[in-house]
Amino acid sequence: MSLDQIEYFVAIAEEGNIGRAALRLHISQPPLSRQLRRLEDELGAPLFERHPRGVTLLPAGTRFLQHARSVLREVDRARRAVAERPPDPHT
Amino acid sequence: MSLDQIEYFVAIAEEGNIGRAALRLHISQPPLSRQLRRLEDELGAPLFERHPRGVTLLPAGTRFLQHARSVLREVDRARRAVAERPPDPHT
DNA sequence: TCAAATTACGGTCGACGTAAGGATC
DNA sequence: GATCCTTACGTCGACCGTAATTTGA
Repeated sequence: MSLDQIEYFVAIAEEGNIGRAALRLHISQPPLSRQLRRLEDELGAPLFERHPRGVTLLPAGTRFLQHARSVLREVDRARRAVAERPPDPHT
Repeated sequence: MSLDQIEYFVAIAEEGNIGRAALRLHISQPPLSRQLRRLEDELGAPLFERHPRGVTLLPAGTRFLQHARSVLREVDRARRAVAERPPDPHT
């Protein structure tokens, strides 16, 4: 699993459509479709149901989504924690 | 930033020594040292102070560490959330 | 001088993009 | 037949490991 895969997954979940998610992520559909497949393979279960006009979350995907968002939020906080100046006890 | 880099960083912080962390991670020192450097470059600040016998966390590193651990914990929960069977309202 | 970290270098594995191929309505 | 997802294929960049170099007590 990679942070990219997690970000890709969230985008697909939010767009409900791999093609639109690819546009938003500035990559093309095939790599995005492949990364989703690899994520599902690694997790051992499908996360979306494929339909003719898009994809919809399966229960496992819905459960995964919550934690996926937490991961991305924590990464963002980690970045900002480094930039942030440590509190000065004298002020 | 990648999950590998985060895992590498935590290992180095816990071992206080890049060589030992490399043993624990089953990789060699050079790639580990390089990944740490890249992480620091991307974050725009050093996370460790280099000493002749190892490394010690700088304040920014200490702040980063907490969020790094949260990220890894959340990834683990994400994995398990997929494996977990959803609650059945009938039981 | 010794232990640890870093840089150099070559090889391999992974990810992307374009193009072609299904599948479903 | 139109739209979306997927497979095929070739290229390029990223990461690793071995070996050599540097740094600091």
